[in-house]
Amino acid sequence: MGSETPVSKTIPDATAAAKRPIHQHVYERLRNMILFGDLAPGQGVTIQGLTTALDAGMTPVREALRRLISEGALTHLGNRRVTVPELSHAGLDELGFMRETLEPELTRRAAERMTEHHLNALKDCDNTLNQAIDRGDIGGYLTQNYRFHAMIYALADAPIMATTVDQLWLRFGPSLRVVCGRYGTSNLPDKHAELLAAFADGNAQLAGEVMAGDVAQGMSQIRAALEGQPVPR
Amino acid sequence: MGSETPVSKTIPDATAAAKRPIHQHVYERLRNMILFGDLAPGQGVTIQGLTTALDAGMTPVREALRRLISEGALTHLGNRRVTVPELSHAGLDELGFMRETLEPELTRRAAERMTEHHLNALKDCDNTLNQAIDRGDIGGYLTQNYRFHAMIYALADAPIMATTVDQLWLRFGPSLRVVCGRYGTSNLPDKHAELLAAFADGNAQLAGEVMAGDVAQGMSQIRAALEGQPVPR
DNA sequence: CTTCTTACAATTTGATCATATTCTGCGGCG
DNA sequence: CGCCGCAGAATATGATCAAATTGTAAGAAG
Repeated sequence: MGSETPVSKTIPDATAAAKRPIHQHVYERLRNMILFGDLAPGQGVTIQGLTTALDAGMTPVREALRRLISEGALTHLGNRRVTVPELSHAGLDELGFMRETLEPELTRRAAERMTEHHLNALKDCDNTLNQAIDRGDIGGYLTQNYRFHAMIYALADAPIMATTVDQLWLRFGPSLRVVCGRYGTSNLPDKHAELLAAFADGNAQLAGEVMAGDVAQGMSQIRAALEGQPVPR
Repeated sequence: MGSETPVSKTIPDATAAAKRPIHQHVYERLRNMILFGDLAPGQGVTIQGLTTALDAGMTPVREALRRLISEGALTHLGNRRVTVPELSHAGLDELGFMRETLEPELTRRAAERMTEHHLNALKDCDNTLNQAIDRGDIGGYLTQNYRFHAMIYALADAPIMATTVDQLWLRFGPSLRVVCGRYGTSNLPDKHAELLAAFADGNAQLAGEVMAGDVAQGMSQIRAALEGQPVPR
């Protein structure tokens, strides 16, 4: 009786969600920081800095960093410096070509698997996104915009392509923040409405073409912002 | 002034190549084992097994594994087991689409940067490859075939695309070995000769189309082998 | 006399290892 | 048939060693 002591062998964590290993938690946290512009291009990161900042051990941080580096989200430039890479003009061209071929294909596949339920979730996401734009909330815009695309690609049931595209987003994510910082959220057109219409019609081919347009539009926005301000060395 | 004494200060590398960190050495070693079929699809790997097999510490092995997993060369299936993934039919379709769009683009870019010197190196590689085929040397075939493509993609000066395609090769590499194991090296046609001719002509567009054909041919070989023997569970 | 260059030292950072802790899977016992 | 305990493997920690960057001081040149 007296054993009010929970002991129970595994009280995992009052805060729940502590079921994931630490290295993955660190990875996801860093990933979001890069993807949503909390880390600026050119900014350096150190292992020991992160161990203290995130209050984690050294090994999980090392593994997360190694993973991010292999995904291109960070670069191991030269000797001892790991930084968020600055996107070059050539790199932007590569990303443009890859996105404009891969993402339409994912969109077509998603269109063929689209259900009413998923479509409603997408509409909700787009509404939240537009509210963020109206509010001038850059962080909210970046988050919801990514979520909108991620939801579509998750539907495509094409894990290899989806993973690859995700890694592409990691490469231009930081620059997206720069774009918003320069132009604000007021001039950020997208083709999400057309896309939702195509999904509602079940027109996979059209959805793919619209997505191609959306991607092209986004990349040229980045290109314009990067040329206007040719990366402060 | 005349001090030809280099002051030593930085003896770059007496022993050569002994300068790389262990985790990268382990990574490259494992990568080759996967890419060239020393590890079969479905085969499981354990951390402790590798620490003894490669005589390395635990930390470097962990990092190499994590990196390979993030590149799709290994899968973290379920709880605590890491295996070489078996290629599904759907996965093969994805890989086919991606390779048939990405590799021709890389080939076109490479064609525009091709020099006499590089072309000769490619011809040498193809000769070595054909000798391996005649000899029935599966390992030699796999190695040289990869090297042939890798040389082209290195020329393309498109690091993001090249990295992505490299990761694709990691995913179907193990299956290539299976194909060869079933059919031998005698029936392994490729379009390398046509490709070299297009390079020699400086015809980038044609080179891209030939590469698309080469890729399609290779993927359908894998598909045939996989269907004939639907992956022994 | 001031300033630039160079060399040395100290601190910071990264890599590796040995070890402790926890979680999963399995086999025996009630 | 189900529960408990044991073994094995993976995760995570901290310490230790090596290397590099940075700061400082001294010397030479203008």
